Parts: sequence; C-alpha cells; structure tokens
Amino acid sequence: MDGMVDENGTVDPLAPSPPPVAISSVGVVTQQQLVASTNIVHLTLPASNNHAQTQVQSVIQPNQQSVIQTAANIQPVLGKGNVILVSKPNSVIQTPQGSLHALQVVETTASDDSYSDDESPKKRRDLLTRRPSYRKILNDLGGGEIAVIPAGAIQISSGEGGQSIHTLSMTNSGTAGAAIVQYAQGQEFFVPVMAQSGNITSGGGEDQARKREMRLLKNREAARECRRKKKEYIKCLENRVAVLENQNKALIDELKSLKELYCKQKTE
DNA sequence: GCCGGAGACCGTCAAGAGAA
DNA sequence: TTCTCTTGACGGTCTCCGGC
Repeated sequence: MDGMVDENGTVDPLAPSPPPVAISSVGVVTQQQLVASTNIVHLTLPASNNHAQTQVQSVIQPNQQSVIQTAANIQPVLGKGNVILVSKPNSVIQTPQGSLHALQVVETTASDDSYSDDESPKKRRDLLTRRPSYRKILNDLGGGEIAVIPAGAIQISSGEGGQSIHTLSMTNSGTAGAAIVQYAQGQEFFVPVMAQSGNITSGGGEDQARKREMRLLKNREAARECRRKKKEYIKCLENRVAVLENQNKALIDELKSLKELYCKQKTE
C-alpha cells in the first residue's frame, strides 16, 4: 500500500507494499504490534516514571528513514544517536542509517508469503498493480476475523490456564437474520445468523423472496463492513500523512541547522 | 422557528474479482 | 460456469449549523 514514493516525494497510498518487516525489541520496547502491509507499527514504550506507558506509532520503510510518531510527549528513553522531538504533539524519531539503537528491523518469513520466489510473473504483476481490498488491508492490520456464531452467550478464554474469560452476549438474536454481538468492553459487531434448516421452504416465489431477502441482508452487512474498513483505512492514511509531515518538518529543520553550521565554519 | 446547505450514514444495485 | 465477496455509485434520511 505504501512505500511507493514518486519523484515529488508524494506517497501513493494505494501502491503495493513491500514485504512487511517485524520489529524486535531491544531494551525499551516492551510491546509491539506489527501492522504489516501498511508498515505502521504500534509500539508501547515504558514511560520514564514506570507508571504510564507511551503509545508510539512508527512507519517503517525498508529503504528509507523510519519515523516514530508519539501520541503524547515521551521522555528520551532511547540511546544516543537518536533525534527525539518531545516538545511537539507528534514527535519524530529519526533513524538515519540505523541510528535508532532501540529497534532492530528484521525480515519476517511467516506473516506474508505473497512475495515468494515461485510466484508467477503475472501474479506478481497483479500484486503490484491491483489495489488491495479493505478486507486485505484490515487483515494485514491484524483484525478482521469473521465467525458465524450460534445464538447464545459465548465465553472466550484468552489467558493462560483459563484466566481472563470474556463474555459475549448476543442481543436481538431472536430476530430473523442477524444479531448484535456485544463484547464485554462495549464493542459491538454484527453477526448474520444462518437460516434454520426447518424454515427453508422449497416453494418458488417464496423461496425467491427469501433468497433475495438473504442477499439484501448480506449485502447490507457487507456494505456496512466495507464502509467501516474504508474509514479505518482513511484514518490510517491520515495518520501516515501526519507522520510524514512531521518527518518532513524535522528534516527541513535539520537541513537548516546543518546549513547554518556549514556557513559558520566556512566564515571562520 | 423555518429553511437550505453540508456532511454523515444507510440500503440497494451493479460490476468486477476470486473461489469453488 | 456459477457463486460469493467487495466496493463504487446513487439516492434517501437524519442531524447540525448558519442565515433570515
């Protein structure tokens, strides 16, 4: 999706992504979530007081400088050689030639095999030219699991040894077609319910109407999902714009100071 | 309060792509 | 070839806001 920069420096968000990279932590990075094809990485850095943690967002471009954007000001927890602008709402950590010692960029082999060597040239070209669907983007972003769930409450065990059980409750599950599934922390998603086998009629007109109803219901839900993904995608792009603008600003500032330094040395 | 424009959201249709 | 999924396009509804 990103990583295609034209001669003007503009990034084409619809351009295909390079193979994703994973960030392994060295020291300060305690948690990371790889957002693969957009190459946006969410990191959680320990704040200086050991209480709060600081969310940062990074855009990793394999052949370019990396940018780390922070949602809030962070303390300079990284080693020497890094440029950290903590006075601005969106800080930038520049890593020219790997000067960001806290992070290592490593190639992954497991998360994406779409660039394997035995791919046909045609398929490769398709991958390079075709715009990925929002679903693919969202899957790359780490979400997007779709499940068909029977009516009733579901418990999910996410911790080791059965700790941390979450309960999903389904509302309006008695209505035909679908139910809202509510997650414990207020998140909701919509699950179409499969037609019960006893209710399916074999009559011509009625069957047609039922089929149409099902199609409309599915499409309605698909459209809703598509819009949601599109919004998320646009948000992602906006974040990226902000990150790149900050990077641009930082580079301009750096250039300015280097120029001044050069002029000073020249006059001496 | 009323009206009109803007923006957000929704449902539906249609076309294209990919899977079966 | 058929089916399903995804998404752009279109029109409708609702809400908010500024002007009158």
